[in-house]
Amino acid sequence: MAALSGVSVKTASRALSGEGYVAVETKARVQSAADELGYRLNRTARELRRGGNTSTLVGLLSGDLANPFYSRLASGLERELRMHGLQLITASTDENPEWEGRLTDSLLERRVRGLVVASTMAEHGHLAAERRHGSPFVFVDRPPVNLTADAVLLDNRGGAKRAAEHLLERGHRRIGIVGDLSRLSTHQDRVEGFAEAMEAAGIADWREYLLEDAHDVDKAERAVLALLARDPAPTAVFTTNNRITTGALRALRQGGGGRDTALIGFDELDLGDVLGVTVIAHDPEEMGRHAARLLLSRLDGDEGPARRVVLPTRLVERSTTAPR
Amino acid sequence: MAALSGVSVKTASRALSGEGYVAVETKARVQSAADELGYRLNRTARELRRGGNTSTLVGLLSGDLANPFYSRLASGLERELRMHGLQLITASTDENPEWEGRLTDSLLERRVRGLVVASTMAEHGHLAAERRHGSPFVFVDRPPVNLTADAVLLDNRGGAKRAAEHLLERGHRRIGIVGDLSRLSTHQDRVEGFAEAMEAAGIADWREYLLEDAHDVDKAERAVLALLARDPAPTAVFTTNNRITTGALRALRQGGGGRDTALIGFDELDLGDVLGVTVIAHDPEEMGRHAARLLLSRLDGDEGPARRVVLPTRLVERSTTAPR
DNA sequence: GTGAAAGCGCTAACAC
DNA sequence: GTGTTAGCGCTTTCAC
Repeated sequence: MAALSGVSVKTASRALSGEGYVAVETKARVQSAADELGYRLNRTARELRRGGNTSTLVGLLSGDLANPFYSRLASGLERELRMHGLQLITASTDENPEWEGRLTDSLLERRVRGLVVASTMAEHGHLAAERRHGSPFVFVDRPPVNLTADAVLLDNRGGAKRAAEHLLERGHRRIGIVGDLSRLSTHQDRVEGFAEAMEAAGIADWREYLLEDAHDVDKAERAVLALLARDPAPTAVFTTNNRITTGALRALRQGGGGRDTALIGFDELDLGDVLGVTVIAHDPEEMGRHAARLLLSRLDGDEGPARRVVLPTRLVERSTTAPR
Repeated sequence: MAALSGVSVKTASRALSGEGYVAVETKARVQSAADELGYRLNRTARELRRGGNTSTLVGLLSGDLANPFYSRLASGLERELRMHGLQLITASTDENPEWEGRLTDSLLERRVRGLVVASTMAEHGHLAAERRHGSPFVFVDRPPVNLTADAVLLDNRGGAKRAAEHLLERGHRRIGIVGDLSRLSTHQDRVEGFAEAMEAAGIADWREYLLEDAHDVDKAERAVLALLARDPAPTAVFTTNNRITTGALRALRQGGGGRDTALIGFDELDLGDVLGVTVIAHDPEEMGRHAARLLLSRLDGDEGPARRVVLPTRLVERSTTAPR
């Protein structure tokens, strides 16, 4: 104990934690003793003693950090939290509901101050008890089901509808749509928005060209190739997220009839401007910042009803949908 | 306390922590009482009592998660750690040494089990005392200075040399090089490797076309435009990381004389294959996995001398350096 | 300005 | 199988 080098127990605490009420000289003595011993305050013990809500940890549960959507979300979230003295602890679920459950438990056991979750679960009723006693939740990207909680979502339906309309305006009628895991609400919303525009245009059989569950780049590439091999082939493709768009670009690059196929993707791409890919863009960092702000206001004592923020998307027109 | 609902104190602990030696019936009773009360074990308290090294947290300090290099590193690291029951806590330094110091302290106060750091500091001697008593460090991407510690690095020099050689083989003599913050060792190594190849080819004045400190995409774009405006302009450009390459692609796309300029970049790009950008590629996830393994072996009691893993890079030839 | 004692929630050690 | 006691490292009282 650093106390040995100085002359006390509690005084050391006062000196090192900057509580004040310590003689300047004493403080200096304790400080140097601590440095020498390589001693460091134990924040864990402090938080335990202080009781209640003193942890400075906020958990993030998301699919996979290697996906730029999640990593940009995490980046925006972390920056905003850090400005308020909070730290981010991340856990990847790989879109596996079972893991998500386990990781949620683990974070709650750690008494995180709050939880931000891009959930892959079908249902969140089991968290109701938790929410009453425990830390606030903020859902991002996908809304809570059977649970009232704050959420920051995208205008998936509107964005997808706009994508379809854009293609329809360009004269396309046979439009392929390649989607992610069909159980995800984001996927369903995007398909719905697409359907709305297609049906409004009198195209009832759009499902002919619907391919789902293309969860990674490889699957997406194969799905798009399969679509292009149809007879008649679609003249345009809508891909419902960044990875699927990547797969589609790989497929289209392979030539064949693909070169002429129009493409529009949901989510901005890192090099979307250079590649000239038309996209439905939005701002993942902004989503993270919003989530942080909602959480912070709850930590600040806001007991109001659950809030739902819906972030807009915008069409960024580039060459993959330019008139041929 | 859940003990009230059941009939004990320690027994509850035994039941909930799965220690065993509890009657099946008792266990069930405690369990359901806990569920009702929304009670949850406090892992923080447990770790405190257990003392020593029982935390399951591993810290990662890196530049910015929004950069795919770091997020892929984090992803690889997290996956490997998770398989061994460890969780990742991330902190972004934004390449600010002062923040890195503060964040390091904060993680150590939290008694993380180990620390993985892509350091932006010039010097790490101050961590020597820490290392003796505390948790192991693993340096990634950039080596420790004045400190002996495990490290996972890239073959920066070799990769950059290969890049220059590739351009020289294609007949280029005036080759621009645009680099990141000049104080970073990765930058310096890459410039050195480049210089080696250039000087071996008898090009002594390569520094004429060296531009440094292009730390973000915008700065890189402007740097490349400035380079192209020179007279005589370089016929090829080597960009020393992913963001700079992105900036360069934006600059080259703007036409002018740029269209003909050859380009090779360090780091793979998300859509590098689709865009046809020649790169010096490597595997950030693999770097994360290696770091995790080094850390795990230290936690496992390995007291051997510090190890240094150098990961290879490879040239991926695509159209931006194809003969015109 | 400083110290002594008690206790945060848990578990190791030793009872019973 | 279960309960008791003590103590992890800190901070909160309340003294001095």
